[in-house]
Amino acid sequence: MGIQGLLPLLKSIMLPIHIKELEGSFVAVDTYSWLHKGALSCSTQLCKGSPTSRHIEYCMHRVNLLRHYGVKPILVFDGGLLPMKIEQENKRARCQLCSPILCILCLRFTEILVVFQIFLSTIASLGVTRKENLARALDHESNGNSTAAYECYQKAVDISPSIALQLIQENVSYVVAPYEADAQMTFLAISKQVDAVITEDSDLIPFGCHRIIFKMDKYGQGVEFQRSRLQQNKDISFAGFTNEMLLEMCIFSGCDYLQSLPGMGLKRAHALITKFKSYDKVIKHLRYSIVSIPPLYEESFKKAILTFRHQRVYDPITEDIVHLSDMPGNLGNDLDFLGPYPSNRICIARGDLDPFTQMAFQLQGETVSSVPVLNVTPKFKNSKPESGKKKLDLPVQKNLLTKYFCFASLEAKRNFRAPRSSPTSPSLVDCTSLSPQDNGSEEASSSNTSSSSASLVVSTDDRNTPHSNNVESCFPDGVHKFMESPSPGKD
DNA sequence: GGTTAGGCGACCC
DNA sequence: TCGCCTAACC
Repeated sequence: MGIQGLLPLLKSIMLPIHIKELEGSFVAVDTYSWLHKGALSCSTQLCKGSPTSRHIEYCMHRVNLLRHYGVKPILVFDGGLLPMKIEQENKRARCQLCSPILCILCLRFTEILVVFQIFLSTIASLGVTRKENLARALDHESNGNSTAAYECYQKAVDISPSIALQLIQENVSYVVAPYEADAQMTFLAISKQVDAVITEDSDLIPFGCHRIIFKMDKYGQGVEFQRSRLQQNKDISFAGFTNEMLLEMCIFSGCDYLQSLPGMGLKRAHALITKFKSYDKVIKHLRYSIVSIPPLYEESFKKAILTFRHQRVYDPITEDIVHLSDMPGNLGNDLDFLGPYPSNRICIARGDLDPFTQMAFQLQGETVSSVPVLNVTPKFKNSKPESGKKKLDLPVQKNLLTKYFCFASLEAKRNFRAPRSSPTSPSLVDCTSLSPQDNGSEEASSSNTSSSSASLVVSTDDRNTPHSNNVESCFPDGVHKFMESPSPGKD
């Protein structure tokens, strides 16, 4: 949803850019928007469950377009639902790689019932909408109205976890966020792990991302937002605006975490913040002047600020869940609205395709044909210790699937590490122990051409050869090669 | 003058 | 699903 009307207001400082200007840079990509656009080209097949890879090819075309121009993409996926957004998500379905059940598991018992009811109603409402569109599509089709049928198929298509998984199984660097991709991409940007973010979502601006490419087309042309240009904006003036003021203005105008007060849009929010400088003074002013403000509004506002600033994200370098920015010490204990810390959870770093496939399919209600036995390693530093590596059989694993929470591909981590010349991380070795037969070192496993390390092999190519000579030559082989590679469960 | 809600086309080929 | 446009409303 983002901040409605923000991008048009910033039109004067949105400058055209071609991604070749980012040569040599890492960029984080909001993968959901690509998947959604790509799925439009084959929505009929996706709805019917017919085999198709056009949506994946669409994404890979863009991945390879970036690579062609020497840009290194890191695909970022949404993870679990942020408790704060469950109600919002009730209204729209985004690609969730991790089950909303995750959230339920994270919450205290008193909250479980409520959340679960919302979750069930979400599923119910989504089911109805898709079913309706699907039914309409079939209806139109039987009447010979293929155009109308196609439109309905496009509305019925959903970016399921298994679709996202298909993309992960390509030769791409990726990070699955513990919660929101927006926060994750911002973290990668402000920690200098990427140089820019490619997205369609204006939320990246209040999140504090410094360089964002919007509306990137298939030729690599887009428009660029740079925070440093904010002072030059023409439509409304941001002279003297701090990051906090910009954020508070966006929250006042209505955002994913807090609905705006009636009649409050961007322009009014801007005027109020310009005059009063901070949200608490604005709210005080509003209380004295006009409307009655809901009793919990100020409290919710504070939470919204904290969610933008400190939402939990995954740091591929430390392999831990961290806050987007450092937390002040005086915030109390109940910070689960920032995304519960995955205590006692397991993060796996690679060899992750099998359990992830399981999870994705499980969410889709599909039957899992082969169930590999896996070693898993506790990953999060602050997690309650689990007794080292465990072998899991099916029933146990079934429960643990909800714990495969967030992870990055190994090559993404390497990329992130490279510029920092950090010392060797012992945990990096740990995370290679996931394939049962794979007890070698990281380097040994990276030369392994099994399906689970497919992404590694090609990504290594990508690093060694800067980019191929033309766009066309660099994707079809890759796509088909990996589409035809052995199934992840095989090993 | 600004916000809001609803309609419409683009996204994709 | 999104942004853009318009009309209705405050």
